[in-house]
Amino acid sequence: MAQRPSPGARLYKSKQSSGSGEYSRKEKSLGLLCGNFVHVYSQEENQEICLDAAATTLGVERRRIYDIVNVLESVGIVTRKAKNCYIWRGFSCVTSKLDDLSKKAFSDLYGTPEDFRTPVASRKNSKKTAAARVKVEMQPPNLDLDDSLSQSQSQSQSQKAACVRSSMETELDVQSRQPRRASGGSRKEKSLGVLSQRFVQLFLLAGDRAVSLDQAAIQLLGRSPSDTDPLSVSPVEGDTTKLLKTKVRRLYDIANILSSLRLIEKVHTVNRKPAFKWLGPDASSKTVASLQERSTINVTSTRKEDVSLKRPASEVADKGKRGTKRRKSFARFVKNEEAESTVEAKSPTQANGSPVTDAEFVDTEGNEGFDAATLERVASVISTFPDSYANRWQNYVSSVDSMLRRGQVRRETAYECIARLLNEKNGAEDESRGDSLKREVQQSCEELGKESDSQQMAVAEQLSAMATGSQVTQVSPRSRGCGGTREEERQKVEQEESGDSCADDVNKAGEGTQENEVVENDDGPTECETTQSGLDMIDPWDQDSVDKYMARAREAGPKHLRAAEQWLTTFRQWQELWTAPFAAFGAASLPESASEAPKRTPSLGAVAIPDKNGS
DNA sequence: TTTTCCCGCCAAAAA
DNA sequence: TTTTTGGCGGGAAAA
Repeated sequence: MAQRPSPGARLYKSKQSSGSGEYSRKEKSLGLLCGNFVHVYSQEENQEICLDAAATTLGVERRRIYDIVNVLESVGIVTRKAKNCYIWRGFSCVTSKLDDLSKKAFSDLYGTPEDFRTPVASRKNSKKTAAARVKVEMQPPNLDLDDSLSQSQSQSQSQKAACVRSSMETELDVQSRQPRRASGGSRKEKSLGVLSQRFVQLFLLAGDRAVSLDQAAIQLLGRSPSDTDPLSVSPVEGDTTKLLKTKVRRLYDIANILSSLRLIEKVHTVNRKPAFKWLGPDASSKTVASLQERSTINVTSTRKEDVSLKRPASEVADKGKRGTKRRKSFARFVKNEEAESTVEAKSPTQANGSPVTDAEFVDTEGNEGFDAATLERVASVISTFPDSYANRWQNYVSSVDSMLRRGQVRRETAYECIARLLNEKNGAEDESRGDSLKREVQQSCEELGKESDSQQMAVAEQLSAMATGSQVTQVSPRSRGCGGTREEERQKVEQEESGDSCADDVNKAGEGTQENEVVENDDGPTECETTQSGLDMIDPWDQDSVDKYMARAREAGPKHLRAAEQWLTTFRQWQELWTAPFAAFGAASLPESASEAPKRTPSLGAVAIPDKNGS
């Protein structure tokens, strides 16, 4: 535990603050310091930065220089040369650095299929993906306090969560890779630099959407000490809260630095949660230019005007140029990436009554539709989802279906995309089946003409069934998850037993290209069996289930209620983040992790939450 | 009050 | 060992 610095000491340190002698927190912010740092060192490319000198020049403690330099390094602006010495690389390096980060963003944050292949034995000492970590913590508080129950739950959960974290192969990490203490949780892993990179990656995936610090903190939650024993206990309010709080503090630090570099920008959110939006290197380099232009800078006593977290009015004009480089959304990003290869396909065609091409296609609001390349690209991203996210393909197909019904994609394109997916999943010998199914579905769609809701659903179900390669004729409403069909009754689906999650386990087998050998080691099939434990019956994706759970928690007493509420809040935040790639479709599809998320709750009532009256 | 985040203790890592 | 690096969280300024 760090000793409390005496207030006196703090005031003393304020000696560098502006002449008035008053202490002003603002004047000492990391953002300002970063601005000054940039000003001082950006003048000359490749110049050496001596940390001691920097601290002296800027009039701050050495400790603060580390903060700055670590974040700058995470985006490639400086590189470490030696002890106490960094090299200024400049903003020209940021773009390529970001490209690197961008390419690996998804797998860095969520893990790759390979991560989940690790034999159970060796998982013991491995680290879990951020997603997995969060998932572990996403378990609702154990309301029943029953040891045997939580034990068994822990068991199954620990298997579920037994996935390996993908390490970030960035220079930062490579450079810092070293023997780890047996206790696990290398110090470097938690470094501000690594955290900063991941933070940036969140933005790269989020596209235009703002990322709230809370969300990010959840996503980036580092290993907690108890993590070694994955599921030792259900997540506990205290621990999680504390971890989050610390993480948020660090994110504030990083965000302030990135803000001053104008890589990100603070935005106002509805719920007053702090959030940031990605601006990208364009805006950033402009800022640097302006910083370089400044003829004078008060380096020993930072001034508010230098670089402020709050955006100066004069800079607002920058906004104009964002359109081109920035990613409007994940799907748009994907689309841009594919741009070169699709140019050909976008040759103009006639626009009479006959079907238009993807290029010509516009949705009802006059926006260009999704083209085949986009759908495929998103599919390829989804194929990087961990196997445990069992319903991902259903959700994908549901999303495509939803887009189709909303007129955001050409019918032919949608069918082809799904048929291809099906063929891939089922292998060559099943191609005929795939094609015939496709024809069948297509035909029925044509017949449907202007779709009635129930008919749409039938189509959606068929599509989903196709995509999962199952014979399922009925799909859980939840797994359909399309924005357009949300309103439909969440009919009770007891008759499905654990149908869809098992079906998905089957579907794992075919997906991807060379994953076949992996399927066995996954805990998939057993997932369906694990639902007898009370907590497993809670389905956080299902409002009804949550309501019931909360009701039980309320009955159980204030302490339980508080824990439950906290868990729910955290889960929601995580959920929002996790669904981002799907949101790119404009659909409300949820990448439901059927095998991890506890299943639906027909017998939630059986959960052994202690009754107030003791039974 | 809550949010933001500076400050510096002190432990890990490196030399 | 000494020095460098930097995680961490208390608590005060700012909102």
